[in-house]
Amino acid sequence: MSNPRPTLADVATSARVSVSTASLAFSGAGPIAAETRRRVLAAAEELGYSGPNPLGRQLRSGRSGIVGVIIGDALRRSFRDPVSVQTLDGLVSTLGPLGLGVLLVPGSTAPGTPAVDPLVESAAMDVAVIMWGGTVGDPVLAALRRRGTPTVLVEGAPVEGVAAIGIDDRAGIARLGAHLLELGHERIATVTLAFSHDRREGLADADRVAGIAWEITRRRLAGLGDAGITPVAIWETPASLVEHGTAAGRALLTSPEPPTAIIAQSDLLAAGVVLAARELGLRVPQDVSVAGFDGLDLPWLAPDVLTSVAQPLAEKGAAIGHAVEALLEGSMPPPQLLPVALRPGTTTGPPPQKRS
Amino acid sequence: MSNPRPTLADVATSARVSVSTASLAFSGAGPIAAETRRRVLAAAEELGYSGPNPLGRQLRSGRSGIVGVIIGDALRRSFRDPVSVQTLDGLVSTLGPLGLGVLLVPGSTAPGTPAVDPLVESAAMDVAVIMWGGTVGDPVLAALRRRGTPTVLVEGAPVEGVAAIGIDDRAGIARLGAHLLELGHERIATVTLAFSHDRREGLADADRVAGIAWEITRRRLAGLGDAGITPVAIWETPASLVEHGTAAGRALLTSPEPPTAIIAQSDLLAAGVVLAARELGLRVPQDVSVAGFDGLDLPWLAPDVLTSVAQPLAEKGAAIGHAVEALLEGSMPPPQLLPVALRPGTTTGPPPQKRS
DNA sequence: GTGACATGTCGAATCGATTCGATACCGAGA
DNA sequence: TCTCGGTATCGAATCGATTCGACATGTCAC
Repeated sequence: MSNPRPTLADVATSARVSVSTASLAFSGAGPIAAETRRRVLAAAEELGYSGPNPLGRQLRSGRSGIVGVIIGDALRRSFRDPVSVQTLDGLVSTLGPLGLGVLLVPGSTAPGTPAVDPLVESAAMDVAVIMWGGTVGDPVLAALRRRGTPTVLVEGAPVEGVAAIGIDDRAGIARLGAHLLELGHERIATVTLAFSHDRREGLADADRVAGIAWEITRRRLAGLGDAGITPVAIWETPASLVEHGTAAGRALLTSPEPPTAIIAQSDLLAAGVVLAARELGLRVPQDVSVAGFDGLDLPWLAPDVLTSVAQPLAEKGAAIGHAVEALLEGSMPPPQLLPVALRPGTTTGPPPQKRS
Repeated sequence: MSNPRPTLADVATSARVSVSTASLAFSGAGPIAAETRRRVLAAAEELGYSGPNPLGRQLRSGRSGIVGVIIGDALRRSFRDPVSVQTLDGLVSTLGPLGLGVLLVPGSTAPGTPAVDPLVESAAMDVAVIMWGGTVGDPVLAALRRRGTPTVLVEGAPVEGVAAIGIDDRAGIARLGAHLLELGHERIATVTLAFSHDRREGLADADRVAGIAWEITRRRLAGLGDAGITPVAIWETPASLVEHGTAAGRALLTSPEPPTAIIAQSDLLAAGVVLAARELGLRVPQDVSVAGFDGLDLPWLAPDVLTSVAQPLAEKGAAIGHAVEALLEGSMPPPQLLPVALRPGTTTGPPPQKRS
């Protein structure tokens, strides 16, 4: 019954043609008589042959048709962030029509370890995409370079020989900062993304800030400086999740001299801050202004609508896809910095009047 | 400079051994002198050879080491649901140590179309996992069977020759229903997952209910019947997302004779209903009880804590992983139905007193 | 009738590894 | 000295397809 799966050779024999002719019948590359083709396909049908084995084809062409996407550590963590998901969705949508598949590759095996997931070393992939910019001296990037896998680095520090796609978050944060300054805020705190793989949580001092390993965190912090803001407090979070924003909000808003405005480096964190404010009985924005980054649609935060900086997520995914395409064709795509836009919501307003 | 990537043959030549010996040096299968091995590795190092090309290895072994995960239509949609993400996380965690990678495969190209994504037909995968149970006569399943790809069907109707993993949601919903009946509710409405690929939204009549194509939706609805509940209204949603729950809640709670309790087939839908209730000025659970399904942790719904039926997501992912493992070893894993547990929260209580 | 050319088919090489059976070598035991 | 057993190495076949060059056939123009 279920013999070993038939091969092209079996089909060729059964159709009384050579393997090469049978191959032609399927690929359509090269001249072939309609009648012959029909016979081959009929034989295939009869034998239950369902098209050329991708493995054989891949070996010959040297291409696997697979794009490896390196997602930080736990999938669970990164995919709780709609930003990852929507970007990945844009990427998959672009890659699909090209016949390329997306292979999920965990980055490091254990968080904080320099050990790299074995898939990074051994999986068959034509191109790799590092989704979260990586840190300085990223071991994953090193492994990929050693293997000679063309790589797209998303939101990362520029590296020679690696394609770069990112958004202009630094300018976006600066614009957001300017907005708050215009409103009259003077005491502005910020809630950041993770500094490094150690993923600490809490207030960060100058030393700690100097040692930021994650490029994206560093850049967004720099944006504040560009706006001329020196945060009264910098709160570091382990990841871009609502609960970490809430923790940050609780701490910052109950401090002796609370800020009048809080800029979070992501919308989920900002949402968490808003929830903390509600919990503390503070009105947003009358008592405290909160702003985020990403421009997500968060219906469950109603009636509040976050002031945020919108980034084009689907376009980012598509841009990554095009960079992949270029790398596959052997050319190095130019670095790309997608524009962002300030999107005022209901969570920012003038600071409360000073009691005097 | 960057010559074509060196092959095992190049390394062998450079180390003055045969290809077979060189292969032994890398794979470790078979006897090899320590000194020879060292020489081969040194030669590899020198030539910049970074381990055997996976493509060649795969062809020989007939295995790609790839598990294709078929995610409904838009990635964007399925991954906004933490249920998908956490299950996938459990799966990846189980598969990783086995050296298996997860390839994301979109199901159908266009929603509602019988057309199947080309990757389903042509990608190299050793096993396929259909994450969302599929519908009756699923074209994806048909394509996989034609290819002879061993398949795991998650939350689906049993199919001969296909491994099945699921949770006991029918009993879970029944248990939830019993809980509400005990509290004294008589007018219970339900908000369901999608009926079929057409993804309609709104009240469903009997005809519509009879034509449910999605097994998971049908089963959860059947659970209500098991508890002896005939819903006063059945609201069909396009997907398990908060906004669809809100829409359902608005409609059901503003109807002439509103239900005193609403059972949603997922936590996100239930959360949406709670938000709708808040919006309408109704107190939960004093004015209306709301229950969900999944047992998610939804911090942003605070201060409410959903009454729900908890399903073991990570375990489900792991169970899928083990089923995959069994299929790879050539055996058919037994169907598995994971247990669920009622988890009372603050959103269910006795119905409001009838005004009379 | 013959050379030029297009069309259709085939044989063989190739992609890069793994693996089986054969061979060469060495020391130990009879 | 001869054989036996084990270790280390090698040659060649194999996995399943693609592709290039060769070859046979048929058509057309001169």
